Amino acid sequence: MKKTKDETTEEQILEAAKSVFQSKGMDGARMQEIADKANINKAMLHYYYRNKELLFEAVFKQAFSLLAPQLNTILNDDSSVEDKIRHFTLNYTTFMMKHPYLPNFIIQELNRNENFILKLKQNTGFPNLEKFKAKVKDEINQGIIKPIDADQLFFNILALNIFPFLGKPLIKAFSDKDEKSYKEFVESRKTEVANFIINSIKCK
Amino acid sequence: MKKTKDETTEEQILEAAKSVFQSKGMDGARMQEIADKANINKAMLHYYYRNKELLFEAVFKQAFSLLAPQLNTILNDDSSVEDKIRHFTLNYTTFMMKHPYLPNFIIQELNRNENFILKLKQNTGFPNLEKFKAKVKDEINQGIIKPIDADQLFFNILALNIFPFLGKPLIKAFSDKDEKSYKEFVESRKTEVANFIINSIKCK
DNA sequence: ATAAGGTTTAACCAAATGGTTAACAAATGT
DNA sequence: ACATTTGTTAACCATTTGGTTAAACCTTAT
Repeated sequence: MKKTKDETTEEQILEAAKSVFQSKGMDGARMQEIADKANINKAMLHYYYRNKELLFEAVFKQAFSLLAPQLNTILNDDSSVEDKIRHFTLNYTTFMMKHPYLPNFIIQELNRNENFILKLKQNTGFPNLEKFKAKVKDEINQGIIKPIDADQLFFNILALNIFPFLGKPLIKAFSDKDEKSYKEFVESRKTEVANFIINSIKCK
Repeated sequence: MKKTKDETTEEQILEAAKSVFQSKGMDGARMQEIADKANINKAMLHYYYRNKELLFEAVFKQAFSLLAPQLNTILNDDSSVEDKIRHFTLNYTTFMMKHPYLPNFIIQELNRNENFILKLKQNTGFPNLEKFKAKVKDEINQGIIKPIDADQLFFNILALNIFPFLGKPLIKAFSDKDEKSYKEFVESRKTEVANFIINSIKCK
């Protein structure tokens, strides 16, 4: 009974699981809710993914695999550090505005299960900072940017870009923004963040 | 039967609850585990806190109340913007190195329960950005710092300081740091982050 | 047509979980 | 001394939850 229809059952499950796991986390998610959302019997979840843990892993891996290409725009292309920062900030923020649950989901589950990231690290395509580090050192030597530890710089970039999504409730509460002005705030960061970073590191 | 001993039962419970909730979250925490850790009968949890939700709220409020004073070092003192940033970065990082679960716990639970923060906001002492915003505008007019939206600046400061704790697994994996070099990395941020920000905004 | 294989369902199960109860013990006020 | 309140425990309970089973249902190859 192959489904040539729009979606195979296995995909329906993964889709539903994604939605439930990403908004409630591993511990908060219920298999029944996933089954309901996928419009199938609960037993099907086990038929296709054996158990909750494996279903979760499938969702998590797919989520993480969306993050990696984003990071490669900054890590593995050949442009200048300034261009890397501008491209990444624009790309990342644009992308995450479409997938707002993603950053929190990944951070939360990575913190919940310490050795989860070890599995990921064995995958090919796991982000590697070496090329970025070399480029930073290079531009420092050339006098294009001021001396800074490349790790510190990289995680500053990451921090400034990810935080608006992780800290959404904090941002809304502290600065009295409603949903609309929160979105404007994030939107304006597509360029503001890059300017902020480049201002800090660029030699004049 | 008042306990004049080292710790009252109620405090033991809160202590144990703090430890379990902060490392596993509301959904992942088990009442039995809390009881075991507090060395008391599970019924005592309900005797003192009625149910899981209320016990959790007690823990969460206490956790959040540790964060607020940190923020007031940047929001409500009278020093220059530069000094605010240097003090906050030093204080916050020092404090969180002693309470590494706190940032993730707060962020995670705030994202889990949207209207949780509304309750907090009614409390007196809830962080207010007005004074900080005024000071930033003032220094911009005086030509001490470059033009920047005060909200953007504030959340940049927050992002750069909180991220090392939220993203610990990411940092360790991406930059191949063990526990020791991760701690050195965070330690060095006590001054690096402030320099990074001030570099970006200060007029030369 | 029908046997064989994968796919789907309803009903079921054991364990875990938050919460309750009733009896007991320790303080405290009178 | 003793009655009353407060603190504590073991046993219990109802529900939820992840997971299983056995039968039914399609689809396809022969």
